[in-house]
Amino acid sequence: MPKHVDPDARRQQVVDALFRVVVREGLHRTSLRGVANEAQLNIGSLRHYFASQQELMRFAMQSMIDRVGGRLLARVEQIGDLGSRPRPEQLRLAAELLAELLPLDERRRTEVTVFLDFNAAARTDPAFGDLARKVAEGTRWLLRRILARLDAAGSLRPGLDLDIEAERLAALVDGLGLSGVLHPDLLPPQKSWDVLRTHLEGLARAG
Amino acid sequence: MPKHVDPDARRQQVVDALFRVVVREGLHRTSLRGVANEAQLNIGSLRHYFASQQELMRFAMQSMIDRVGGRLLARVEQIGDLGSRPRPEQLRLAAELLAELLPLDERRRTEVTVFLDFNAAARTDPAFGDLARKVAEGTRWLLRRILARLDAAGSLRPGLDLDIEAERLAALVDGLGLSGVLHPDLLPPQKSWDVLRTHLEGLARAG
DNA sequence: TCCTTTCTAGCACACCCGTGATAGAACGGC
DNA sequence: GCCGTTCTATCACGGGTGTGCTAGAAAGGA
Repeated sequence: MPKHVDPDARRQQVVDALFRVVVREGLHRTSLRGVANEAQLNIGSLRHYFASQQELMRFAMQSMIDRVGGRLLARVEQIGDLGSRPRPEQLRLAAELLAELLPLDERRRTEVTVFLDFNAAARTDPAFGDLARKVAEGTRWLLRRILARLDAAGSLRPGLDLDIEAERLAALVDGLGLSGVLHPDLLPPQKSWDVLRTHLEGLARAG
Repeated sequence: MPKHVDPDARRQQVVDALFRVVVREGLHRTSLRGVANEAQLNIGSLRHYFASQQELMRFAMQSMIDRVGGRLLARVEQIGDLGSRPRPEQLRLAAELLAELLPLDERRRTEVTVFLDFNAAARTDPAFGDLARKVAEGTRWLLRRILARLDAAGSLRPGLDLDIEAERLAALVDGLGLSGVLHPDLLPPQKSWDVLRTHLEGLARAG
């Protein structure tokens, strides 16, 4: 039983409000006042839970990382042993996992949008540098792991350089996310999905 | 003979200063005062050449588009008839053309960096919306054209969906640009180049 | 009940921003 | 010489920002 409000719930409420503002107006014009307003809180209240703007921003990005990362890990668990499945299902599962990083529905669109803005900011704002780096490393680790599993199951074309292929896959996913967010009319979700499937099938052993 | 200064040269000088500030500090904290300072101009002088901030920003982005677009077109001209060359050279030329969009050296790094920031801003700032859209369409047009030429020369694997492949190539180039700018240590120029070559060779007819 | 902690609300300050307005300098044509 | 145009320089205003600070309300344990 919380005393009055659950501080963690409040923080999440604020973070959700921040995400809405970032999606609507962009990170560069997301102010404390704007977030407080969106969360229907007074700026004074907001500042009771986040000592500074930087703390709020870092907490928000970490929160986003946890959400997406948790979903990815859950899917990895759910898949379990890849080798015991028929190859088409292996590819489908891999594609669905990677599609978690594409703006295919409203939830993922929000996540990718926020994520891109934060990453872009991280280039010049040292407050986000470490987080952005860990995300980039984590993504590559995940991709390498997926490719290694598929390869161990004998589902990949022989002769592939898995290091290069992981980077190629990372670039593809990043690029699809970028275009899907910036130009949804040029790259609708279905097409983005088709491109991903085409790419994976190109990696798979012929047959 | 200019009366005193060449207005066009002044504008270019200002735009170059703006690019340096954007690369160094990010677009979101690129102010008129900052640009004027970088260009060693008084803000009043700067405003004599650009009536408003928006005009400066749009001019700068258009200027960047012209530069990169001009280089791309020049390369297309230079290549000429693709079909008359041996297939390995076709692939090399195509790769070199696409590499114009990757941050492989200081010049291209600046261009890609600025370009990403402007594009990200275009998502929420309607002042850049039309420019970003034309760039996205232009890029896809160029990629489709390259693929079509390679295909007409009989250099591509049969059975490819060129529409999907153009989008896949666009995503790859965008993704490589993004990572190359944000995480140059994880994706150094050489690796980025290798990924691009690998991708193109994957499209090429076996042999 | 009283007291402490938690929470909400708001003011005030210094800072930076884009921009309107103005005035003086530098220059070219006559 | 003079004049008009071009260019440079500066001030002032209104608006938005993050943040330090304070005061009061709300809540729960003694």
